[in-house]
Amino acid sequence: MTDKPAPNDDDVLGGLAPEQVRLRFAPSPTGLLHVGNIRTALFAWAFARHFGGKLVLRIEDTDTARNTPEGMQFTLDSLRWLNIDWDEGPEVGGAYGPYRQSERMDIYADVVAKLLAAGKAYHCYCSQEELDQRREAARSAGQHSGYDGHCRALTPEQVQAYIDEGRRPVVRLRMPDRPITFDDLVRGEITFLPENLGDYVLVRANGHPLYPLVNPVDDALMEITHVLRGEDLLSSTPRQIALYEALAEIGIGPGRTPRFGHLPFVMGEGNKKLSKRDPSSSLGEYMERGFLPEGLLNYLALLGWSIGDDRDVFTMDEMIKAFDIRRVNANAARFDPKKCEAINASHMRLLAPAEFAERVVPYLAKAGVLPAEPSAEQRAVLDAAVPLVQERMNTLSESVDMLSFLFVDESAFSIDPDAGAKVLTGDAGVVLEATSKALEEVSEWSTEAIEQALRASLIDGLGLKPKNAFGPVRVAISGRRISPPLFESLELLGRDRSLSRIASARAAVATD
RNA sequence: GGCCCCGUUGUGUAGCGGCCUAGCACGCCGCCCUCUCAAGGCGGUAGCGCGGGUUCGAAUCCCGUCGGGGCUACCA
Repeated sequence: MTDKPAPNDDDVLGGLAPEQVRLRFAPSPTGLLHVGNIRTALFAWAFARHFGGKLVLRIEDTDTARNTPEGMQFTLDSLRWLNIDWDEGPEVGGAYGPYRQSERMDIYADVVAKLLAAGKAYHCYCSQEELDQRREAARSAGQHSGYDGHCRALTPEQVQAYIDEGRRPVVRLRMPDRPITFDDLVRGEITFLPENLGDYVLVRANGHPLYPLVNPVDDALMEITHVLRGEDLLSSTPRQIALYEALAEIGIGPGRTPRFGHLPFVMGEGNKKLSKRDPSSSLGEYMERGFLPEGLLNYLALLGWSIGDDRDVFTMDEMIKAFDIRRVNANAARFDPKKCEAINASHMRLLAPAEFAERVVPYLAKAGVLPAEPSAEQRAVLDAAVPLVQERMNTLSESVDMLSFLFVDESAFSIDPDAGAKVLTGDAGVVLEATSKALEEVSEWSTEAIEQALRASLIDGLGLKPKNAFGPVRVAISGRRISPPLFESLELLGRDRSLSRIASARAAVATD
């Protein structure tokens, strides 16, 4: 089953010892992570942990316009909440830092100078208009629309002329004139022909280094061995490989190109990639609704990967043990909120009762049902209630509706209007009256005695169907039509509060 | 337009030439259980995009086709 040895790990490791594996997760810190990014992080993490290697966290914040100061903190908070830990990166340090690209600008400048000096890169003076024009011409002629190499071999005189015109050059990488092939970890061998690979821009005219430069440079410098990322970067991979090779030739980094694995998209409704702006894609929603990190992660893992064995609920330890990047599907997967919740619900039921209680407290506290530090009595009630609700909840926040009636004091207790209107109708008065009478005579306030008394009185005595008999009582004491089991709830509530709620419900019925 | 990737029930997947009259899960439908709601149990619904090959035999290999997606920036 899950512990069958992963076949041919050598194929993935490419000659490395397992513990030499180094992956990185390199988010752009724009806020809370969204599910697509989270899955990428999860796979990289599981990959690194599987082999006992390292996971590096690198913040790609070179696009100042898109990053906010608090963005990075959100990103770190997201990962911490998910329990995806990193061995090197912000707040933990490491030998390859700094781990924020905005702090590495001098490194990029130095690398670019060396690439230029070695002839691996060159200055390009073409203006935007000229480029657009030539690209449009090539395109309408059915030609490839990449950069045409116009400035590849400028003479010193031509360069001087451009400078005299006041032009500011960008830096382009000189792409090799041969096919570039790589063996993608999830897709197999992929080849790009040189005519489709134009020299691309590494540094803007204003000196700002761009992603296609800084990403490979940092991966090389940080000695990343395996890169897992979204498939949107697939077509830029050959360009990056060319950069790696150039870097190797001028002695920057370990001289080895990492292996790439391009993960399929996570799709939303229809055939669109799940939008970052879609609320259902942001981690915030899952945190608020009370998903378990292990539940969310388990579901996300299913989007493209499977543990096999005809099962789909597993722990992160099991995932780490079984994870194999070559078993990741290459086709895009649609995010299914229903199944996500179902998987989460399975994990909820897997929790030890004490752990379940522990996790529920913050949600009850946030709703004002319990203080952040519940009293011993409140703890006792909660512990007793957990077994009653654990298998009835899909997310932790549902605990509020499920349990608040046990904790709120009588002045704050209220009956859901809809439940009252539907259940506490005319004949409910009779039921509640009989209930009061029966409960007053219960000598030992226990679930068994309560059930016995109510059945004798309402079912046998009044000849009611169970549903009609217990419905009004349920609404009276819990305020809702859906609640934990009735007799247990009555026991937990206590005689006084139970009788008092039944009495006020009866009064409410009478005044209708 | 060019280049690249992808294609098993509604959704996610298993399947790596015979074990497949295609398994599992979620969803949906029905039944059982039952104090509500769940959980649990049982059963049902629905799929290999299409067309050619290769082979004794194809969901599995090859080609084509159609469909979907990505990239094609001085964003990441």
